[in-house]
Amino acid sequence: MADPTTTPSRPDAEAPGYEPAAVERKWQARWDANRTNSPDLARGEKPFYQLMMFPYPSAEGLHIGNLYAFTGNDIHGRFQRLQGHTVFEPIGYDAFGIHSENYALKVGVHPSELIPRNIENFRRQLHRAGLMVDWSHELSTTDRSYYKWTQWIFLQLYHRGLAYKKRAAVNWCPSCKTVLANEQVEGGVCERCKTPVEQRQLEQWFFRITDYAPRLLKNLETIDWSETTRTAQRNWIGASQGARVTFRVVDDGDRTDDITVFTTRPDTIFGATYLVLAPEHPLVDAITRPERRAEVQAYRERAARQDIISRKTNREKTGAFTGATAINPATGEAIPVWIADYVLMEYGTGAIMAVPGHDERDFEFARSFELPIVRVVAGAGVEPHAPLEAADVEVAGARVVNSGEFDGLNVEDAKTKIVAWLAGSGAAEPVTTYRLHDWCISRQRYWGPPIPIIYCESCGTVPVPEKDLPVELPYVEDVRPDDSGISPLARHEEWYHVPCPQCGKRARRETDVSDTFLDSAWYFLRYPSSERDDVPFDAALTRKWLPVSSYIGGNEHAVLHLLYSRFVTMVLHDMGHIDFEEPFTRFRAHGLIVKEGAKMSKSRGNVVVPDRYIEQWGADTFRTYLMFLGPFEEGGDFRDAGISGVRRFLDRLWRSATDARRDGEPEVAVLRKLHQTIRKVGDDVPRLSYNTAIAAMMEYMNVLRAGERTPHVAEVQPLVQLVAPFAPHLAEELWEGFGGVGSVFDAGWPSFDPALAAEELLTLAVQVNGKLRGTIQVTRDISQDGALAAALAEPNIAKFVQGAPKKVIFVPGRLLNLVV
RNA sequence: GCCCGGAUGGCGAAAUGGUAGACGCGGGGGACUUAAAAUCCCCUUCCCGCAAGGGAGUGCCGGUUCGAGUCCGGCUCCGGGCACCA
Repeated sequence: MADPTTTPSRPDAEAPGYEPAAVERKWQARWDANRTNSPDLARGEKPFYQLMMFPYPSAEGLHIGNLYAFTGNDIHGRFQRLQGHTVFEPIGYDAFGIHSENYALKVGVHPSELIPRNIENFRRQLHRAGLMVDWSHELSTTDRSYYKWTQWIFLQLYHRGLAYKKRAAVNWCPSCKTVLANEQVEGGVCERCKTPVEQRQLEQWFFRITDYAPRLLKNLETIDWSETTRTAQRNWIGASQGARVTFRVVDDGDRTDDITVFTTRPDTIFGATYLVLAPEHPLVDAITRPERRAEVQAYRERAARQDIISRKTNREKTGAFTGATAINPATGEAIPVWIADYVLMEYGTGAIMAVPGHDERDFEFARSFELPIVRVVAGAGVEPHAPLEAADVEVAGARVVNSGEFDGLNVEDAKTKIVAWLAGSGAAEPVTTYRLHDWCISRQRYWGPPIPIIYCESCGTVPVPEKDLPVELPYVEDVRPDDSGISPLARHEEWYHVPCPQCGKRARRETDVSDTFLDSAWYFLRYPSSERDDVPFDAALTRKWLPVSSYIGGNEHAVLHLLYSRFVTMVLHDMGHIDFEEPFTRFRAHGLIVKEGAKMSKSRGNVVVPDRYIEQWGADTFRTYLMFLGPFEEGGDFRDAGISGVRRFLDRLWRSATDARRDGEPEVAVLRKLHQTIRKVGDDVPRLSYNTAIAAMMEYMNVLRAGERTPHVAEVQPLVQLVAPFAPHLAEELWEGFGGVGSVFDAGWPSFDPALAAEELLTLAVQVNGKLRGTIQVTRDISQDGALAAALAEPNIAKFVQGAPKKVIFVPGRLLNLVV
């Protein structure tokens, strides 16, 4: 006890109890004053970049889910610091974009006024949570100094040929009045407002993320990420191995056309009895016969008018015959060419070879339009000409039939052999197709970084020169989007009229802003260099601090944010700006917090407001309780009733520390448990098994205070270090009480002695025929024979054993199993 | 339909193939107190039994093993991802 006047040694009396509010205020102020949490980024040794997904500062304030994630992140960061790393734990705000703007529109406050207010509120709440955040590197995506470089990133992609503009069918949300990326459409409705999405033809900016599909897929094998997240990305990228096959359209006089299809089943090509093009396919006009033109045109118009949801949900097969035929390169037969909306222009080549015998959709279509159905694959014991009542999609153990020289091959062999055979005449080539589409980044909205492009009548599309960045977002009074598909920025004439940077003639600015996901696709690069105004990221700092050591966030960003970040990082790598191509070495998705078994929502009225709990229980208790609810990666069930148990634990720790004696010796049995606890907590925290680490500390507490014993300082002090990542304020206060100098987080992690951690006497389970019949106390190094003798000396065990056991299984330190 | 997770006491949950239910909540009993709160101790999966002890038990059915919550095969239900993707 450093100061006996403030820490009396008697447990009862007027010992100052644990008062979290005072302790937390004191240490938060001291951390700020001493810059405890602002590491020297240039010189700090063993850098560890502990990143959490930055929040978007909603008007409702910090959500419990945010705090759950941040706390779990913070504990890992603090633990790494105790392990001797220089830990950088930054925070920022994802405050540009539709989510923020929609809320501003709803409450009728201009976003430029509302957002700073929300950020201020978030900052206050985050501060109270006791996070080890380096506030000197705080950023917001709305900062001029930030989005200048978001625009710079756009220009990098543009110069690299990875940003392009095209007129395309895009997802249009009639409520948000903007274009959405495919990733923002869920089941045909806008993920944000749940309004059914419409199809519109608009000029949009896209990023060629599809160019990176193979690498985005392949690298998934090398990064240390949650399996669920990698699976989600794998599904989203959606690689399909197959072949492109070319069918020659039967010459109708003056021209020849080739139709290239994509198929994953080239083994079934002998059963391709017709072709189908997407209604939007560019060849449709050219191949359609005059007598069919009217019908085909009508069908195409109907398809174009149809909204995306009904096209994707209405599975009834419709179509129109073009009148054209094409040659199946395998059979040499002429087969009809149809158009149908079940074939999608945006996947593969927008054309398919239909194999009704072995594809359910084709089968249905063939039935509707009375097209021939041929069996070319047969499972074991199935006749080669067995009739087909439905598509036979069986592949395992099936063989190819009615396919000329390929008859009898299994499906896999047939795929390669048939493609090789067709490749000989140039009719086929093996190819991998991806489900992933290019990333549409244009948004016809106000609250975002203007896309840095200028259109000049003489020079065409001109990128804004880097020296002119940022293209500042002007103040526009009325930011409401309208149905025109044109951004509110287009109403600000003085802003969008601009001289061409190349020829100086009258030109106009691009009035779309970029997608929020572009803001968040590179923020981790900005944090260490946030003070630099002349570069997006400092070369030396970036080399030292990136890639991110540990990234923690929600799995709702498994495909959107995480995929875009990887893409942008790869592009910057390829352009030589950075020397790594994966931004996050380790990623773990945290689970979700529910309340009393139910999802939290405003309508249910069961939303946990962090402020209230922190006031009542203290931030340390709240943090520890959140982590105690369940496995961090699985989430937990927040129940008000449970929090008292954690508070009781911290109260007991407080008393143990303030009452601890310095006289006499620590007890060996207690030290043994202590060292087991040090090992357990040290194992559990890095794997985010926080709940079991807390349980282990509680278990130790039960030993430490068993009966009414007064613990020794040597028994308590290391526990204060173990608990520090969870209850940082309390740990600092107690550490100081012990006479510790500086922050407990610079004191390191207690070492554990394996010899001491090992039990001297242990309990061996004794089974007879695998059934537990009793336990025996034995020394650690007991032999099998010794254990056997001890076991048979127990009447309750011996009564199950007549004569010598047939077999004895001895697992040292664990159990003895006698087989009789 | 395909691909990932998950299912364990009254509740939140623990368990490298080796004593199922650690830790915590709730509940019961006790100590201290005039009393209450706080604190400390004991009990708390279910069934039979005064007890010693015995039996059953980790969503369901089967298997591997001396031994299965854990591994394998086949299901059921719940959560999530993808889905007219050729």
